[in-house]
Amino acid sequence: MIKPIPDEAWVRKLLDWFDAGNRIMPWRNTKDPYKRWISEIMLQQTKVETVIPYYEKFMTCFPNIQALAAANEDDVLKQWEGLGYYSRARNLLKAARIMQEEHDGTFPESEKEALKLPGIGPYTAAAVLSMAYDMPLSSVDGNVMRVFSRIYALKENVLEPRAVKLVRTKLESMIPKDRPGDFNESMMELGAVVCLPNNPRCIDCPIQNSCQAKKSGLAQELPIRIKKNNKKILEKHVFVVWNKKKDALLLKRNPSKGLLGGMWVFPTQESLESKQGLVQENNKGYNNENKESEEETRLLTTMVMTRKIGKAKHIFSHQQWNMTIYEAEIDSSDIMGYQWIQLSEIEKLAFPEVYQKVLRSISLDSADS
DNA sequence: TACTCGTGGCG
DNA sequence: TCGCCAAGAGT
Repeated sequence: MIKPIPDEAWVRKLLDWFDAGNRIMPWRNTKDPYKRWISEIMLQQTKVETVIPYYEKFMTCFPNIQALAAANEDDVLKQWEGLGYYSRARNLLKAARIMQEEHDGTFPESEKEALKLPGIGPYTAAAVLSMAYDMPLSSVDGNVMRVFSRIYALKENVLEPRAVKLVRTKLESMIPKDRPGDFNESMMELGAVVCLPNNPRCIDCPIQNSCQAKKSGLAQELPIRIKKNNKKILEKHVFVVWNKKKDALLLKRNPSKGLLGGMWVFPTQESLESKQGLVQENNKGYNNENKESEEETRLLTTMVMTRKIGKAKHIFSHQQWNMTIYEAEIDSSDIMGYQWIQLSEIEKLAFPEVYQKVLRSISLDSADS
């Protein structure tokens, strides 16, 4: 349970601190729900400094709901390239089209309706509605959970959904009705620049006198985060298949759901095998220099002139890819699901960071030779 | 509920 | 180098 509130005056002190000076962001000091919405989606699990250039570019391309709703998914994904969590971009487009068709081209003005939109959950709905429409809703993110945990010395595991609900209910009971959006932003600002995860700067904290954690020397120990980590380590074999005659690479676009959905990717061992090696002419020109593993040898039967050109590692949230990169030519014109993409067209396509690395390694090699 | 979904920075 | 973390949501 939450301990009795030591001093609810901390709410006003926090707002005063926020008013006295906060970081400049292009979406701050506006109540435009579109700008608030786009920025909140981009900020999900993403640092402010990373978001700012993406936000500026996105606003230039898609300045309002109408422009976004009319856009192609490929163009939206291209703008999102490198930001990660690509379902955010696809859901953004879906939601814009729903707003256009069912909400007169505006962001809905009720929490219930906002929560129906793809990509908008409890946090984002509360953030946009409080900042754009002054609705007294608390947007609870990682910063807020940390700040709250310390102020009240909360002993709940903040990774549990019930802890988030607990905090949200408590904060909404005391949210200043005149400035709900500023209060939400000030909590996050405090978490981002003062109440840091490691080595919190309690000396600089405007509400240190109201903080239970500081009083009991627990600031560094809170919040409590108990998580089980099941990161899987996968060995990937990535093929750079280059058709010199066409001056093209063999690539495919992922289906929209799942890992790297909608993004352009290189052939890998398992993606080829899932097609059951749909190469028309197998067992031809098989280069047996590389037969370190049986899986590799099996795949190589579909390739000719295959050679190892490097290694790379990429760490996702729950996976680690240890990649071996091969250069290959293929003795067949077509592989189901894959397309030959001319080199001049590649820069127009959206690739995830993991394959941007591969692309860069290729251009380095060709520059050397 | 538990798992999935990217990327970059930091100690 | 490695694990952790950061303005969450979908399934």
